[in-house]
Amino acid sequence: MEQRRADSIAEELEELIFAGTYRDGDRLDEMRLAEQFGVSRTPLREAFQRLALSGLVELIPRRGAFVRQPGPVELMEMFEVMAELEATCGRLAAMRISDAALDELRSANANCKAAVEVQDCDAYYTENERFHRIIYQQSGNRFLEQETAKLHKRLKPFRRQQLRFRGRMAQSMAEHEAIVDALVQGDAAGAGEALRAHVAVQGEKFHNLMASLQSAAE
Amino acid sequence: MEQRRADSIAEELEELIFAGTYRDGDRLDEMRLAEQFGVSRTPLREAFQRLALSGLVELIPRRGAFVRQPGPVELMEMFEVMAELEATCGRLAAMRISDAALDELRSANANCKAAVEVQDCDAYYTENERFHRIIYQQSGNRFLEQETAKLHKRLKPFRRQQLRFRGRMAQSMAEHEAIVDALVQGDAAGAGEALRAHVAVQGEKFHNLMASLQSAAE
DNA sequence: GTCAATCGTTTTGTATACAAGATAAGAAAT
DNA sequence: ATTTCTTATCTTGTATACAAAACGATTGAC
Repeated sequence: MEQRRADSIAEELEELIFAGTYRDGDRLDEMRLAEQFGVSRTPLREAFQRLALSGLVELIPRRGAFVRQPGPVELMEMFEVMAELEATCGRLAAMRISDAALDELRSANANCKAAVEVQDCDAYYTENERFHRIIYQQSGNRFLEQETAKLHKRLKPFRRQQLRFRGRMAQSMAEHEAIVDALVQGDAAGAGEALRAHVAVQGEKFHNLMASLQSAAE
Repeated sequence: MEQRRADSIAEELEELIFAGTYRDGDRLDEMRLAEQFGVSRTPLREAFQRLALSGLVELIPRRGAFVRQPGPVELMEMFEVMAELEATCGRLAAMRISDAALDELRSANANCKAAVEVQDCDAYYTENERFHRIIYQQSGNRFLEQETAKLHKRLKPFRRQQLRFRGRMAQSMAEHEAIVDALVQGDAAGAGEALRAHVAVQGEKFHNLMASLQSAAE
């Protein structure tokens, strides 16, 4: 983007927000954070703008920057859109994917399988990420690739929790196989549907999690 | 967003970029524009950040802000994504749309029809905008609505040219009728397909335009 | 004559200072 | 006692000043 300072600050703040350090509605104090990062207010304000761009904070005129954590409803909505974008990537990729990329997918999938066997969530997550990114790229639509990757990144912290559900990794794995099969056969509709379902189930799982948290709170 | 100054400047610059005042790659001179708008560099820089967020300018560190006009390829890509998003809105809206919203759609469509008869592109455009926005809203997914509206806005200047093609308004009109029919019947797949085609044809028309411009240049 | 290096100018990035609006607290009036 | 108005403080928005980096031009060397 622009300068080094504001950029790294934006990233650090992003991490903090993702990590849940700030709650929804928390105000980000310019002066306090400026002191904390050892910079003036100027680069901090630029960082705020970036975060506002990705929807992580809301900038209210004359009031300040407020952390904007998506609620359950918004998260479900985001997963719904994510499912569509991924489905589109899959449909296009089925027609355009290269043999080299197919090999890459198989490799990522093999690594996933290994991670499932030793129940290594982190390793699974990394390879899963690679798997999906390849499909975005192979859609042959750079704009779609970027938009999908953007939303993927934003949903990252919520997707990560999914894998800790019992049996989710194995299920996810099976879905990956189905996706690759459809892509190999150039089955556009099938690949799209497989990806849509693969992502949509995450939204549903999340919904379940929310529901269980809510009932536990009662 | 944040303050009034930077916001209005961002909008004005956006208009200027949309209007084609700046070519792709043009550098936006901070000091010159600051003087022109009668403000200091600070709010201008904030405006640049906003424009970078929507992809209209690229901020290169230590170099400045450069106008980023999408080329033919990127435009086609954007229309392709737009078609998918609209199709998704339509599919969801088919299940969730209210009777009041259906009436609104019919009203917008009637106004469109009137505009076609007097060949009033601007009036058609305004009502067309309303038509689509209603569908976004009726998807019942606020996040989807916002993202779709964002891309819609970004494609606005390019879509507008479409209507001047001979017969495009009438064709567009017929497509609108088909969309409303599908929504009335609650035909999710039909509504999705109708919208996808309705938007995709714009991308193709644009492609034709580009091709004709290119061959004219030879 | 051409290429490279250095110096100067221009422009971006950051800090600080100032102004204006917002919030909150206290005082006065009902 | 409660409510409202006023005032004081705090925070944001904007301007200016300063530092550092990039670009260009000129000069020197090969």
